[in-house]
Amino acid sequence: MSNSSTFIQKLRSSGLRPTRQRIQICKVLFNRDRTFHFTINDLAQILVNKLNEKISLATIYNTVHSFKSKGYLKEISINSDKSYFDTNVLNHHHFFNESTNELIDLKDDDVGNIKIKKNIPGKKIKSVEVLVKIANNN
Amino acid sequence: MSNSSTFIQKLRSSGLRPTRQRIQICKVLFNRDRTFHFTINDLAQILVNKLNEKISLATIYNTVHSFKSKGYLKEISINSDKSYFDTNVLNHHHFFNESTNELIDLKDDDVGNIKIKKNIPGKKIKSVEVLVKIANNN
DNA sequence: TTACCTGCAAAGAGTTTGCAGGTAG
DNA sequence: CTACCTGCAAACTCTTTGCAGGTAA
Repeated sequence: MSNSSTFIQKLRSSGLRPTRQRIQICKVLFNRDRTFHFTINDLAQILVNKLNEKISLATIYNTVHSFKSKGYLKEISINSDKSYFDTNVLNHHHFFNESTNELIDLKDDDVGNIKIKKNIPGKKIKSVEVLVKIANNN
Repeated sequence: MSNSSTFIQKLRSSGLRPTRQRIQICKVLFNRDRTFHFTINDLAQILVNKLNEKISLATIYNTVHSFKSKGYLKEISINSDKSYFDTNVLNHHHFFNESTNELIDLKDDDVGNIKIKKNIPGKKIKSVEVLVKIANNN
């Protein structure tokens, strides 16, 4: 469980001023044992409901984008009307529950090794992501 | 190379009236040897530029969604502000070129077999999709 | 004739931007 | 003090919807 001063350091070390809003967003995102998947709207809700912090959407978008470019967040490839972000920035795979629009992490052990046998001249592979879509049995 | 009457049959057989607009859209989408990846806007452009057909966006959206629900098109999971569709409806994988926003099919032989070793009670796996992000070497 | 289809314009959702006022260092 | 940050509102993009007129069967 990190406290504010940890986040202040984290922000400073990446050249971001530790404003109240950014620290609160850090608390929501990074005070966690497990990986956390969210949309901008989820995050805004949590800030209001749990921390009683009303932060403007513009600021939340700004902050999430800063955190993404600093490598603290990762954006997940799902075809959806909204963007999903992930606090787990390591390359990993997901279940996407089509019944609930919920994302679930797959551990590396859960997926056999993936070999990409084709390469494209002049291009480099940046990432390999597996998306397993699931739905209710019925 | 299919002609209009093939498409008229195809539409009729799925309960869609073979209107001028739908037939033209079929020509763009299905008169191809290779799989075709597109956004709604791409399709609208091609209709105007190549077939000189100005079809309203509402109709293009309607038609693409009908074709998708009839199983003639597949929507691809990429995080993007736009939706991408694919004329290859079989389960397969993609390269996504981040430098150009271009999608490229991977043949099944190009990707080693993927084992998902975890399953979630009460849920069924609907699809397993791999997205390989690539970018220019430099 | 009747159910279905098209196209316009308006509405909606998510996201981005411009700018005036506020704050960290 | 100065550069950076926040928040509001407006703007923008993609997509959906309502509805009047048009078309297939």
